[in-house]
This record gives sequence, C-alpha cells and structure tokens, in this order.
Amino acid sequence: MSKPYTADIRRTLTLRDVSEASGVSEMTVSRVLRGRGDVSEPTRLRVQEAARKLGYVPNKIAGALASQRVNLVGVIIPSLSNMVFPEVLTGVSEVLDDTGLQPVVGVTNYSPEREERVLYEMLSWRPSGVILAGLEHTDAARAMLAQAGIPVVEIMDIDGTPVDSAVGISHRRAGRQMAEAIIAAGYRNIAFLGTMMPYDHRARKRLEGFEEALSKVGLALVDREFYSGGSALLKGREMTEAVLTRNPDVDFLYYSNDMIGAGGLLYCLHKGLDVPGRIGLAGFNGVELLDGLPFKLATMDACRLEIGRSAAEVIAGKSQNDSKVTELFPTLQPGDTIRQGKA
Amino acid sequence: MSKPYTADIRRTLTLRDVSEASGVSEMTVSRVLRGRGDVSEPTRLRVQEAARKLGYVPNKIAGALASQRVNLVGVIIPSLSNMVFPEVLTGVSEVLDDTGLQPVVGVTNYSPEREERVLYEMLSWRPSGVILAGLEHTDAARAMLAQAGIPVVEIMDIDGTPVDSAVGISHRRAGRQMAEAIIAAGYRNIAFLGTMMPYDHRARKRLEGFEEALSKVGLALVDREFYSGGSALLKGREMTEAVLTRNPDVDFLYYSNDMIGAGGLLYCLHKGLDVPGRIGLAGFNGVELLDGLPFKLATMDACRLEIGRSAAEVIAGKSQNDSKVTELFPTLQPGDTIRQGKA
DNA sequence: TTCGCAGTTGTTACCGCTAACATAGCGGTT
DNA sequence: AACCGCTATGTTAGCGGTAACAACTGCGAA
Repeated sequence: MSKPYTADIRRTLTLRDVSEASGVSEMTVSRVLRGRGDVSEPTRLRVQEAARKLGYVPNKIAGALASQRVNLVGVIIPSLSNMVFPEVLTGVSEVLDDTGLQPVVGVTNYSPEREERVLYEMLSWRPSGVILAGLEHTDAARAMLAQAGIPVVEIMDIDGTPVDSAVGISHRRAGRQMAEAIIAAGYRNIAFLGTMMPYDHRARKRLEGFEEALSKVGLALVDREFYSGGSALLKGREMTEAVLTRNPDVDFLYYSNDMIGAGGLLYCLHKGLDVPGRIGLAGFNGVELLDGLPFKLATMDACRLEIGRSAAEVIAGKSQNDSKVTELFPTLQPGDTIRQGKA
Repeated sequence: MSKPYTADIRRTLTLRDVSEASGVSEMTVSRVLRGRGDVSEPTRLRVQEAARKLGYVPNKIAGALASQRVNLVGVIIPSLSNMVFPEVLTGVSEVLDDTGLQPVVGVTNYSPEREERVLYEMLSWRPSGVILAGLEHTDAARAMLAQAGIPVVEIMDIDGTPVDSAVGISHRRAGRQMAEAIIAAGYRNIAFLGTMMPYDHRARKRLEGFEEALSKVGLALVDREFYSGGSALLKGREMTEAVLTRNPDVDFLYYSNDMIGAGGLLYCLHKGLDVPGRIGLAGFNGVELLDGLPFKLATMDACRLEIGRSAAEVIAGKSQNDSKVTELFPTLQPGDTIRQGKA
C-alpha cells in the first residue's frame, strides 16, 4: 500500500508561513484570520491573500489550547438509526449554526458503559457544553459531567433529576395521556407491544404511565409483547400477529414506537380487520416518514426538533428560560386508528 | 440565567494535580495514563488511583498538540435522515472501534458550499484521515484535501477520479443493470421517479446509466417525475399517481430510492393494480426498514455497511487492497415487483 | 513644543501535554 | 573497583497558536 502522507515533503503550514509570506508578524496574521478588528485594511487584504494562496488551514488544536476556548458541543445520543435523533440533531444544528459552535456527535447504542466511554472521550476535548439523551447515566458519567464545569443539558426526558439542566417531555405523562384517550374511546382489551431494550428508559416510563392510567379505571394490560433487533416494520407485523393469535379479543394495540405500529397497522389492514372500529392502534413519535401510509397511525409527537433547538439554546446561553428544567408538551394526534365517538 | 460554570472555584485539573497527588513527575503520570510501558506496577497503581479519585480527564487538545497525533477521523456525509448514511457510519465505527480512532461526523445537506465549510472546520482539527461521500467537490475542497497530507477516502461512488482513494459502487452500472433486468422482463413503457436534488450525483448517474441501457435497445423513458422535500413515502404515492394519470399505459416505475418506491408500491396496491403483472416497480438501496411491507420492492443494495468498513480500513491502514479504488458490486434483488418470466 | 491618544503592529509568556534525551539505581561481570 | 546494561523516572524544550501588554505611528490639543 502506498503511503504518500508521511513522505510528504512540505511541512504542514503554520502561522509563521503565512506571516513570512505576507511580511507581518504571526500575531497580526492570527488577528486577521480570526476577524479581530484593529488590523488595517491593506494588511488584512495582504494576509488574506497570502493565506488563501498557501492554502493555509488554521490549527484549532493549538488555538484552543492557547485560548482555552473550544467551539465544540458534544451531543451524545443512543442511536442514529432511529430517525428521532437525527431530527434532534437538526434542531441542535439550526441553533448552533449562528453561534460559532459546532456539534460533535457520539453514539452509545443504548449502552451505559459505552455512553461513559463516549463522554470521557468527548470531555477530553474540553467542549463548551454537552447535550446528552436521558437522565440515567453511570455514577462515573454523572461525576464527570458535574466536574466538567460546562453546561450540560439532558434531553428527551424530564422524569427525573438532571445533573445540570434538562429539556424534554414527560414520558410518563405521555403514556398516561394516551391511555386516557384510548379508554375514553371505549377500548377495553388493551395490549402493549414494544422494544426489549432494558436501557430505553423513556419507553419504559411511557409504559409505566400507561399502565398507571389503566389501573386507575380498573383496567390492566391484556397482553404484552417485546422484541429486539430487526426491521421494525416487520417486527411490528410479527408481534401483532402473535398478540392477535394469542388474544383474538384484544381491541387496542399500543406500540412503543411508530415504526412497529406501522407494521402492525399494515398487518391489520391486510387481514381486513376494521380499523379503528374493531381494533385501534397507537404508536409514539410522530415520524413524518410514515405520512404516505394509507391510514394515519395515532401517535404523539415527541417534540424532537424543539428539544434539539431548546437544548442548543441553553448551551449557547440564549435560553430565555430561567428554570433548569424545560418541559415540552406533546400533542396527541388521533390519526385514523382510534375511533372518535365512544363505542 | 445562572452561570455557575465560569464561577467555578477549582481550576480544571491537569497532569500536575495528579502528579502532586501521587508523588511522581507529570511525565510518569502521562505514561501511566497512556498505557506506555516502563512504569513499575506500584507506581502505576498509585497514579491510577490518584487520577480516578480526582476525576481527572486528560486534555487531548494539549496531548494532540504535543504529540502531533490526533485520533480523529472526519466523516462527511450529505444527510442523516436518509438511513443509508447512518448505516455507512455503523460500518465505519465497527472497524475504527478497535484502532483507537474516532469518527467525527459532519453533515452537508447536499450542499457543496456547506461541504467545503465542514471540511475546513474538520481539517482545522488535524484529523488522521477523512472519509467523505461522493467524488464531486468544490475546487477549494479538493485543494484542501490534497494539501492535508492525510489519507482521504471518497465513498459511495467510483464513477470519477478520486483525490486519493475511493470505495463504492458504480451507480452508472447499477442503473444500467436495473434497466437490463427490466427490459429482460418484458416491460417497455418505463418511467423514472426521483429526487430533484441537483447535487445528488449518484442518483443522477444511476439515471444516466439507466437511460443508456434503455437507448441501447431503442427505448426511451416514457415519463419522468421529480420531487424535493417532504415525506418520501407520501411523495412516492403522489408522484406515482401523477405519472399514472398522465400516462396510464406506463408499465414500469423506476424510483431513485426505496422510500418513494415503497410509497408508489402502496399506491399501486391500493388501486388494485396487478403488480408485477400489469405494472412493475423498482427502487434503490435495499433498506431493511421496509422489510415489513406486504410486497418486497425490487431494489439493489448499495453495499452501505461494506463501504463504511472498507473506507475505515483504508484510513486505519488495514486495507489489504493495494489499489486506490475499491469497487463493490451490488446485487439486484428482484423482490415481488418485477415479473419473472418474460411477458 | 509637548503631550495624550487612538489605531496598528510586535513581543513575550504561556496553554497542558509529550518526544527525546538525561539520569539514577542496581545487580552482575571482569 | 570500575564498568556494563538494564529499567524506572525525571528534565528540557517545544507543539502552534493566543492573551496581555508593550511599542510605535501620526495627529490634534494644550
């Protein structure tokens, strides 16, 4: 294998090269390149021209060390294949874009140990702030966050105590709300279908809230089914089949996310079941992705974009919110899969 | 808003703190924390204990500056909401995980200017390598890459000349292959439905290859329809309706990606059209996401995971491949939407 | 003339860490 | 005893920038 990189003749460019090429001191070059004022127009142009011609790219490592300033914001999320986190990232980027801050993404795959490692790695770059999903972390991770001396925003969830500040929704409340809507619509034989991930605390909290609301009116889940891995759409289909075979009289299916819910919906439609008359369905998230489905699945949006935006605002110090916890309120979208009048 | 961060009393910890706490020189602490040998067992333990107790997190900025070594690899991709790039990232991570290298992701939104900015930003952190999607970049971006003196891998596409090395598939060939399969199956009135993104060069190349193969047998596209933005599933449905209304005799729909293809498929099924007898469909990518659909859409997988892996191997210097261009070969998955025997 | 002052440019001393080399300690040879 | 070679640890000099301050310029005011 050829390795031209180390053999490269020319050293890497430094301020000194630009300085020599333009006949001013390194300091002046530095000032020009950072857009600090107090540099005369002709000098500025000469320096810019020289930098451009040489193809100089500043060394932020040196810059950060000297200035004790790093324009990075760590964003730690469980997964990228979920569609919800990319959307959060979009919100974060939108806000950070005009602050000079840059998000750096780390992925944990829902593993607390991996989260700890990713966090350690990130903090070792001394970012200006950290945004991370969830309120549940290892003790070591919490300690690092507390020690770091930078703003920390825990996102998605507010049912718990943040290290510093939090932006999110109450998943417990979301589960409760959905249960109430389902009960109000007259469904009684309700099943839950969800992920098996022990570390998806938010799904767990939704289920807890859901069951709490059921028990308040003397109901309990008729069945529950869990999965892990694989294509969500397919799994939703399979799980739904399993539940309906086991319990043919189930009249509502509550899914832990929209993708498996969509799989279940396709299955029900395929089987010719009367949706939402004979059976109702609901998911969670409000993924735009599914807008093309023949039926709209009942869901609750998780305020993903807004969470990203708010979190970034807190980091950027733009937040007008004084409180350490920002609660957002998802709206229930009944779609076409919860019947409207009481049965 | 409260800002406890700057007001924090304790300075940030440095090697010196650990050094004092453990009674050895900073250099020895540095050696212990980096796992360099030549440190006696008792010293090592003492230092580790001190570091742990203080909650010391090394400063990689200083470390990188001193050692001229940065364990970061820039990965620049057009989008995260596409599901194909997260999968590439998975492949990259898998390989980098046991090399001590860390991917850092940048997103361009298919904008060359943004790509240039993101690249500049990344190079200013002096990464050990760069992986970026596509072979088309601004002149400035190419110049930076060439100057950087680090391995550069352009991924996804190999129809062109890479700055350094490339790993991907030939989208032109992929388009051609699909056209040949469609022609062989006896379809003749073929329409194309795709994205309007002027900078999605890979979709463009697939279409070019596709049309080339059509014209080779004296055929031409009967219709074409483009979209941008919105829910892919929904757009697929709408575009398909538009095409079939305009040209009721179209007997094959070639989509630039699986999501809009799935939308189209759902539309056709909903309309009760005979698929694949009366009309055939095909997409591109092989997204596992769609596995739960009632019909399997014909597609070609883009070797996403493998592309990520190979690219990372090149960066890590693990590639056994001597050549600068690694071509992967997608396989055509006929699914249920191309009829098998010739009509 | 002398001074002050704003605007511009240069000088110096680090930032926190590591490469490279220096040194100390120690048992074994000759 | 002098010397060797080894390992474990310390010392020194930066890495490439920037903060803070110093210095120089020209010009109007006193």
